[in-house]
Amino acid sequence: MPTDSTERETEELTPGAQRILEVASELFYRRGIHAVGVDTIAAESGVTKRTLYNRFGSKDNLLRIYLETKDRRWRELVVDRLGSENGDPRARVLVPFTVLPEWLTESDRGCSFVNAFAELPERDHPGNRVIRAEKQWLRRFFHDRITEAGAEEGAASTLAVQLLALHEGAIVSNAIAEVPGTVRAVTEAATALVDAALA
Amino acid sequence: MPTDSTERETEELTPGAQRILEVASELFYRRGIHAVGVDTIAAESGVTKRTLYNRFGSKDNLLRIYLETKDRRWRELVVDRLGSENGDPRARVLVPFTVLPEWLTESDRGCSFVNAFAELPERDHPGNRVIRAEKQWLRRFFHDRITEAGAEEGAASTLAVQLLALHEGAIVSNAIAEVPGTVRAVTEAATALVDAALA
DNA sequence: GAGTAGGTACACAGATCTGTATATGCAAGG
DNA sequence: CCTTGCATATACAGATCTGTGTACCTACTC
Repeated sequence: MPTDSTERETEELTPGAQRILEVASELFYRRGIHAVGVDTIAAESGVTKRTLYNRFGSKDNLLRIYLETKDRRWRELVVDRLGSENGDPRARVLVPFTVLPEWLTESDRGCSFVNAFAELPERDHPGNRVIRAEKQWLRRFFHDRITEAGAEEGAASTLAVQLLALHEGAIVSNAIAEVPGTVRAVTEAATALVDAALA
Repeated sequence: MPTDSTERETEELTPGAQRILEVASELFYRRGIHAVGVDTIAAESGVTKRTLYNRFGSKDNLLRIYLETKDRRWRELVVDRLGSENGDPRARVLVPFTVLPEWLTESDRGCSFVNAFAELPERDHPGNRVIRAEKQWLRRFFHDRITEAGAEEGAASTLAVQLLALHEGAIVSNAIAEVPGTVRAVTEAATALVDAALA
């Protein structure tokens, strides 16, 4: 069985399936989920619709894999950068902000997860679960790094939520408000909040 | 001609049209724009599809009016609360945050504008314009109140962008991350940033 | 050399979408 | 009284959507 409902890793996908996933990711992100049909995805992948269904089973499943893949890439980027930030504990807290400039080069349409959330109201939809898990992961990332930096529990919880909101807002308002220097300004705010909490 | 493409005010709508607008607002917000058909909107409004088209002309136009109405209500809420906040200039800056608890009682699915933005990629779509104008308005609101509080231009611009991001993030992560106390924590962060900038 | 994996080509079912056409009912205001 | 505004009922056009059925092709592997 090459394709069951719990698709494992991107590397195990056939070349055709990888192209489908790449094209679908771009289209879902740029045009929206419901606005993109499987016919379009198949055509732009240079593949027949039959192949798409043979590889992914359904549009919903393809959507879930799209979100899981994006989630994995985001976590890898953050964790990877964390590895080369062994010095200042405060800099480690701020890694999700310092990676934003490169992350946003290919994400000028806002946050993939927030956008998908707008189109996936049902909490038990697989995609909805992935989205909420992603935000929980980031909040916990902040919380753990803040704790490592020496803050006590209460302060860490509060600061984690504040940084999460600031981070979301940076991506979203960077796309919608289109104010130059948004990322820089928001990163400064995050730095100020961290410094104040760890003072 | 009762219904041209530049519908004036909500008060001028017929009772049927008002019901349609209310139902459409709820459905667009809770289920998404593309996921809701005009048949559903008409049925839930207790109205025929013909009436919907006679009153609003098209789904796109109804969508635009939905966004404009939400925008107007938000601005009115903020400006209204600003009127009863004549004392501390810093409290005036923070009005968009202090109204959040009541605004979010009926908005647990994130920000209407951010959600709609996810489904309206084209910049020249009327709805897209409304959304971007709304964010610009809020940023300018922050900027003007900060300036009134005595900050100089550079600091006001930076702080306005920071508060805008924090504000967006509060609404979005309140809906997705579902962490209790998000609004309170974020408002504290906003207060800290304002205090630091005006020190 | 037979089987299998991956893909093509193409038609089609069945649902749903936006928008329109046509004919009718009813109540208020001139 | 009778036009006009607002709504109803119902059918339909035409497009698009997800998903399937069927038959064929090709290359690699056992």
